[in-house]
Amino acid sequence: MTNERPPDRRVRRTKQRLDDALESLIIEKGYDKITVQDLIDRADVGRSTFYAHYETKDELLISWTQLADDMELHMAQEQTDAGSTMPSLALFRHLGEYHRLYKALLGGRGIDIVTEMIHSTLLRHATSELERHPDVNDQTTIPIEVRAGFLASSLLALLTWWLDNDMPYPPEKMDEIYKELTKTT
Amino acid sequence: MTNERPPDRRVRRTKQRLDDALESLIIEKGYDKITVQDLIDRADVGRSTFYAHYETKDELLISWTQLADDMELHMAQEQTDAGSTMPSLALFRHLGEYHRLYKALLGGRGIDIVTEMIHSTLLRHATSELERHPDVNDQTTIPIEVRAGFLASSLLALLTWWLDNDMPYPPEKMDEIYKELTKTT
DNA sequence: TTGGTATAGAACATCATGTCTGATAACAAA
DNA sequence: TTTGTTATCAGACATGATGTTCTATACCAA
Repeated sequence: MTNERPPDRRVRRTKQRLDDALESLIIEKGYDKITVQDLIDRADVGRSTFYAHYETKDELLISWTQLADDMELHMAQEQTDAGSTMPSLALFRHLGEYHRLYKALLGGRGIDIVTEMIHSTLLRHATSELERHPDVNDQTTIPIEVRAGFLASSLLALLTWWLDNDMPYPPEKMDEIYKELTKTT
Repeated sequence: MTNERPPDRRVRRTKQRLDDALESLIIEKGYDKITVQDLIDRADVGRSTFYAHYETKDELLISWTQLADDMELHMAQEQTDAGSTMPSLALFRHLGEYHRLYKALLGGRGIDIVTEMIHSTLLRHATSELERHPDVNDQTTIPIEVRAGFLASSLLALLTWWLDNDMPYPPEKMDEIYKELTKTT
């Protein structure tokens, strides 16, 4: 990962404060209702300071890499563990653990940018898995591109539904459901 | 449908102009970049006139019912025609016919409100179908609620992917793919 | 024809965004 | 510790979009 540490302590402090403010405000009132004013008030940072680092609210969100890294990490883990096509079990567990945050990120009033980021991560994973095991299912006329998109979207839909409905089933059950619906291992 | 015709010709004319302006602007620059100023300029309508009818841009979009009605109509048709669980073929055909509009509504930079509206329509349809034919598949431990959500989300994902990728396959092929992936008839 | 009402046009208040300034304080490096 | 650099602060400011209010006018249904 590109985790360059800014040399100046003040910069690190400012970015950390803004990241924290962003996270708490997302949980509190949802991303789209957050204003730059909210952010700098909560972070206790000057207005010009914010714009010295980011041009928009979105840019702050994108640079908030914790999420993407987290996801990649957990996904890599299960792939190694169980040999599943998709790391569904690990994801249900991980998102369940931080459900307050992820519900605000993915749920009914989620954040497009984040949803797309997670979707593209899942898509990348599914594509490489299908390319690695071309015959995991009986030969089919369905292009890999479409099958990968299906696997990624289905998983994302299940995860979102699960969070929106306050996780009515344990991660293990959701993992089973996902695998049965998509006929994967 | 609730299609109450305003008695005053002027009102009908104003709403029609705003609807047309909205549609053309959505195709042109995407919904979120449209301002109220854009709308009233394009519709050639006074500022106060707009706010006499709608409080926000979203309200105009929601009252623009043509879409939801269209969808319901086409869905009902195929259900009768082929006895499919989901009206996938009719939908691929319909969205393909008006792909410029639907791409702006559903595609990568789509409109949340519209996506949710279509999703909920699909979900309603899937739920009633599964309840009507409880044993359409081998008995499973998966709750109907989850299976319906899966059918709706998968179809929506396929439709969206298809539009985003400029419809690389004909509607018939997409219909086959959908049914094979979801193991439905 | 008449009384009612939708509309135009323009002014106005409000709010969020983004820019810019100069003074101050914190920093890294020597 | 000193020094040159730079991030920060506070505030003023321009801009652009939103939403409200007003009056005169033109259109409408009955």
